[in-house]
Amino acid sequence: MGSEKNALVCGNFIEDNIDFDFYKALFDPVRSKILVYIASNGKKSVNEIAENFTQDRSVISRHLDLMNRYGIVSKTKINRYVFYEVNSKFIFDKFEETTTNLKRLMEF
Amino acid sequence: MGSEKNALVCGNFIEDNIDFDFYKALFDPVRSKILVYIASNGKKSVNEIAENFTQDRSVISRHLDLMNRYGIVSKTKINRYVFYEVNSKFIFDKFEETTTNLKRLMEF
DNA sequence: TGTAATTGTGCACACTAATGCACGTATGTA
DNA sequence: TACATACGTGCATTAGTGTGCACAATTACA
Repeated sequence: MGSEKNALVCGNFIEDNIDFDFYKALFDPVRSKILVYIASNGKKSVNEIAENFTQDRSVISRHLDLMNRYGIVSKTKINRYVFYEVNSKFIFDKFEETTTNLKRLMEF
Repeated sequence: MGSEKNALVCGNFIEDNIDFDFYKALFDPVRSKILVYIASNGKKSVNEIAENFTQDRSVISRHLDLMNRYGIVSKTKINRYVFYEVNSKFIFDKFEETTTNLKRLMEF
């Protein structure tokens, strides 16, 4: 019974150290492609991004909004336009942090 | 036009360096929880794992099979039982590899 | 003002994937 | 052999969410 309690604690510990929601938001087929596009082309408006995808502009807008909420991209509104760019540093730091945490978890 | 071609190449390059399918398989709500359970409790049979979830045993079995196909866990059949355990090293290496690749991609 | 352009939102639909049941297969046991 | 246990699979259903259309909101411009 004691081991079960420890297991529960350990389970929570893992969840505290891996941002599952962030990664779930990141590794969606379409969102991944959008991310790759922006990463390759730099800061782009919603229309410019949408033109490179088969999905409707509104769909792309929603995906961008979701990624923005998770810090994957950031938006800048200039006049009528809303530009999105990749938060490369943030994503990189997240991976580095997760990698570090995993290493620590494995050394139990 | 030249920039578009470079963008395409860069896009492919990113996809070559990040195993999107692996991460998509990993960051599913239920599979994440299964993974945390096995990681916390060590090698367990399908039944033992399923007892700790509300989902049917067959559902858990399928999730385990999917994670096995992506190298996230590994299975060992002993008599009637099939034991699953987490490939911690493999997962860690994947994260470390992705982190390294991201760093390289950012230094473009 | 009126019109065009850009983006976000409400809503219904479609599609993917998760789910659970029933059954089949394999192995162990009396 | 007969029965029980453990696991996987076929299949229909359900749940989640991605999708597109229509429209609203905002801004630019004539």
